[in-house]
Amino acid sequence: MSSRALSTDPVTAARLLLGATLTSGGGTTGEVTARIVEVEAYGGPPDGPWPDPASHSHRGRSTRNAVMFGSAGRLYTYRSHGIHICANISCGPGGTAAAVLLRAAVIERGIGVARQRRGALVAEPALARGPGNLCSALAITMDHNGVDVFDAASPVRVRLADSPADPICGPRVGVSVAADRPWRFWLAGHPEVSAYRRSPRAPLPGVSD
DNA sequence: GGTAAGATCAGC
DNA sequence: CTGATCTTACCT
Repeated sequence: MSSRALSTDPVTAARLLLGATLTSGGGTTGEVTARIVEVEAYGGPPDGPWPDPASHSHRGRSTRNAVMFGSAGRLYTYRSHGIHICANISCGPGGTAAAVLLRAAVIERGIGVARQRRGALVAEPALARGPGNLCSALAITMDHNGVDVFDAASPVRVRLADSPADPICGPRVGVSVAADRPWRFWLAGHPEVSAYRRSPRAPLPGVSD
């Protein structure tokens, strides 16, 4: 029951998910396993324990973000800019909104399958760099929204690392509010980690949320 | 029922 | 720096 470990605040959950392995597919579909090396924490509504104006759940529960309000250890997928799919792992106790966005991973098994999905020209460290690319390489789709990643029968599965990671933290990428909050975490020395680019819509640095 | 905006990526 | 392209949320 590793999901119990994620039944905590999103920052703690983010550190637990760093270094964890993510596996998708198996059987007839190509299986790909990747080690998570970059994540971002997202909180919830203003009246909850982790207010976060940058979170999809900040304005309360909706059809799209319902998984964030559910129990920990479920996959929350959403479509970004009409084209890309991004994947989060829900955390916090049931009824409380929080999740961890998966931003980058090192492909450890199934590189051939991943490259087939991403294109032959893509460099190896870039196969699962960026949340949209990560989902593309692992063939994570909107059909996977809500699946239990700690269920061995799920199409997408997570196995937490034995020892907790010692991550570096910094501001989240691409968010237009609370842009200075250091809720992005990554493991040092990985070329898979995406470069930081502040959202063009974010206010100048130093403006608090 | 219409529309604006978005936790992105690839290609000029 | 821009275009692609679609879902959601929040109006009227």
